[in-house]
Amino acid sequence: MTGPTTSAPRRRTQKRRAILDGALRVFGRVGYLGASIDMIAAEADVSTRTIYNHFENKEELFSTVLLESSTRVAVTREALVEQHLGVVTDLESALIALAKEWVRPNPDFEDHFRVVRRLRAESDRFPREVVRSWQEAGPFRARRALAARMALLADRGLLVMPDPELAAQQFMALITDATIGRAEVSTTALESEIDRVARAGVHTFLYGYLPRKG
Amino acid sequence: MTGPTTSAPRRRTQKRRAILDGALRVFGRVGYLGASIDMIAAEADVSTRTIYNHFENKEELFSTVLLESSTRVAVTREALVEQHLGVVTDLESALIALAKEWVRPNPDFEDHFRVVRRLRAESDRFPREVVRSWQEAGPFRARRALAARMALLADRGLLVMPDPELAAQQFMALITDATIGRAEVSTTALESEIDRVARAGVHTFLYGYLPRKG
DNA sequence: CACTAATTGCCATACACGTTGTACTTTACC
DNA sequence: GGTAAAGTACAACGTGTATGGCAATTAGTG
Repeated sequence: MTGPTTSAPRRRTQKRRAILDGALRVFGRVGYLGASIDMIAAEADVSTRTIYNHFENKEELFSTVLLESSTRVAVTREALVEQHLGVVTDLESALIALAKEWVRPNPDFEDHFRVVRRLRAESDRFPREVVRSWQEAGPFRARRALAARMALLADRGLLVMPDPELAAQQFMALITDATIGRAEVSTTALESEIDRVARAGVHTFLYGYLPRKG
Repeated sequence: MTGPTTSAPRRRTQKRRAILDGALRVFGRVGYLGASIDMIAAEADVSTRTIYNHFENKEELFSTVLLESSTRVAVTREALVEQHLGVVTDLESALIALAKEWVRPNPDFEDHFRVVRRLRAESDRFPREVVRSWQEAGPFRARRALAARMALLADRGLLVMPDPELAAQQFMALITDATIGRAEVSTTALESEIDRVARAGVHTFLYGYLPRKG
């Protein structure tokens, strides 16, 4: 007895997986417009006709891929936040560690973020509903987790923070935008550069640029 | 005598202007791949054939448009920096004023920034040289101007800043990314939201989130 | 007004892509 | 091993697009 799932058509779900995985890779590589169904079929090692047996059309395929992938990433980020800000002894070190893991290009999510970068840029060309559900499943969810933990740190008096959501946003901006922004291109960032920018970002987040007495 | 430029073919340069302007609008609206020569011709009120009389192909048209527009924007930003950080009495107010003008959606540059957002996302699908020359003419140039002014403020002891280039990058990240990031979409930001985020960004930039004594 | 460069309309080529229909083959399961 | 569900190969349709050629037309300039 291998459970009730085994009695369901096995082949179908396997093919579906292959399609979703292949589609994410192709969308990541060439974008929505640049991706052809033929490319995706080849990448997934599946016939084009099979894709249309599983999905209504290119757009439905895309939104399915995006939603699945976004959720995976958000879950990972939530875990990251818990891991680093759950129990804090040295706040600055904890933030730096979190920052570095946040921006370090995770090979598992490489294609996902390529897709997301394009989506952000083209958000007005996709159906509102697709964009909305991506935001909810992905970035908003991760940001909420970060904001919630920061609010707790503020309650303990470790931070002064009138608007944790905005602070979380600023933290992410200081970390990610500055990493990407330095090169302005999607190059694979060097470990040393990540370290530099993460430390500087956290430092600014905590202390700012005004001279201090003592 | 109206000068030597008048003796040159007038029509040609006028048409060229129309093409460049129309192309920027269309590229801004639908992106590089989404834009067809027919669309651009219609928008510029010009025949498609004329476009090919002025430009080798779609790509050369695009890079010309991009370079011209980027330079226009960078010049404006350099002026902004001079205007607000040239003579500073109240640093925080000056930074807030600069921040607000920096992110306030300038209708003149709306299409430009739509193009740039897409370019950032797709930078690996454009020729390296196009991306490079855009960076140099646009964002790098603006960032350098900002960094230079900040360095001068640091010399005067108003700021503590080991790496002005990085600081400038962080400033821009705190201001722009947080404005956009709040909505995660290219909606037209409300004036009140701009004010909020600009103030908060500058505050973080100057003071950070650590509690202060006194 | 006449001349000439620039513009235009229209046609043509060549390709790529989304999507569908159909007839054939594979494969999980009884 | 047979059966039904799922997958595949192949071709086709319609559309959109970049680009080029050519003859007719326009509009600045002398």
